[in-house]
Amino acid sequence: MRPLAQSLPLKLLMAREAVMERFRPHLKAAGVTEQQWRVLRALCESDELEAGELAEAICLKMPSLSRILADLSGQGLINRRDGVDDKRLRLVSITKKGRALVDEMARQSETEYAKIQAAVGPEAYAALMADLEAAITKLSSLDQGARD
Amino acid sequence: MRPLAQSLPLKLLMAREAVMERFRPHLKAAGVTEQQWRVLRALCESDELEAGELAEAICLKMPSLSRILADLSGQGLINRRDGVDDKRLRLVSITKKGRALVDEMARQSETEYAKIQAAVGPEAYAALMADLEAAITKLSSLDQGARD
DNA sequence: TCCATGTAGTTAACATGTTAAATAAATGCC
DNA sequence: GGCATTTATTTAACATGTTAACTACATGGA
Repeated sequence: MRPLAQSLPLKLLMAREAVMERFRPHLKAAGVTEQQWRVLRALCESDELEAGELAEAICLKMPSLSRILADLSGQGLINRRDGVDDKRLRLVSITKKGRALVDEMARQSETEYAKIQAAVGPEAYAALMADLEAAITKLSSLDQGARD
Repeated sequence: MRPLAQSLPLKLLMAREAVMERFRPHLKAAGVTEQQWRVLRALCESDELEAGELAEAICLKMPSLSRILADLSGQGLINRRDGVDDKRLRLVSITKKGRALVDEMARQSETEYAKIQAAVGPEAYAALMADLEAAITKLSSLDQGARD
């Protein structure tokens, strides 16, 4: 059996943990969970998203997202409405309040990113991001090909 | 705010998801969860581990590990005993049955790894592993420095 | 048009993870 | 040696994620 030290999933997990450890205090202070934060950030980038698109973009399963959206909506951070063309769709957008929260967090977030990039080394950081992106793309095409 | 596409935690999550997607069917077929699998693999590499060491090695919180160990022990896949020098410790080891399960899975696992490495490209794969390792090391030293 | 099938999202039941309190044993200072 | 403090693990209460069933709507034939 391949040694644990050569396990790609574990390394990815450990790397993520090492990074998140630095962001969690800020998230906690702002009163948002990791997943809520991903939702809000994704919504900042587009006027409106279908729930399914959103789930895909931020690696959340629909049932999880469903609950999170209900919660964020209750907090007045997002808006939901039914699709007009296709009434099955749920269209989600961020509110002014939500955007304000993201803006406020953005500074702290960037400060942490700066520390992380400095620690990892700017070139190594860029290389890592590029390698991850490439790996994700190639692995997902592998899955595509697997379909009959 | 930094675009979502440049979020390191999300990329790590997506990469892990892309990889795990390929292993999950095998794990499911063998009747072990991701976490149980990490425990068994880690235990394969040493005669005996303290519960705390084990938790650290495989990125699990102690309460989660505690429950998982109770379960695996119930299935006869691992053994637990109290420390002799220090009776607070729980020493965990894999049983023959546990090792047999890992051995059986190992083949399928290596087959998947081969596919993954081929898809990502052998050099890119090696580079990614090395980059991750380096990042983890540097980030954890950052945390060390943060202590007062 | 009607119905079979597929799709988007939600709900419900369950499994898992997490935080905090509890237990038990070791350490170290007086 | 006795008692406060720390350390290793467990338990309990709670939050979150997951799987599967369900609702509502859309699509495409007969």
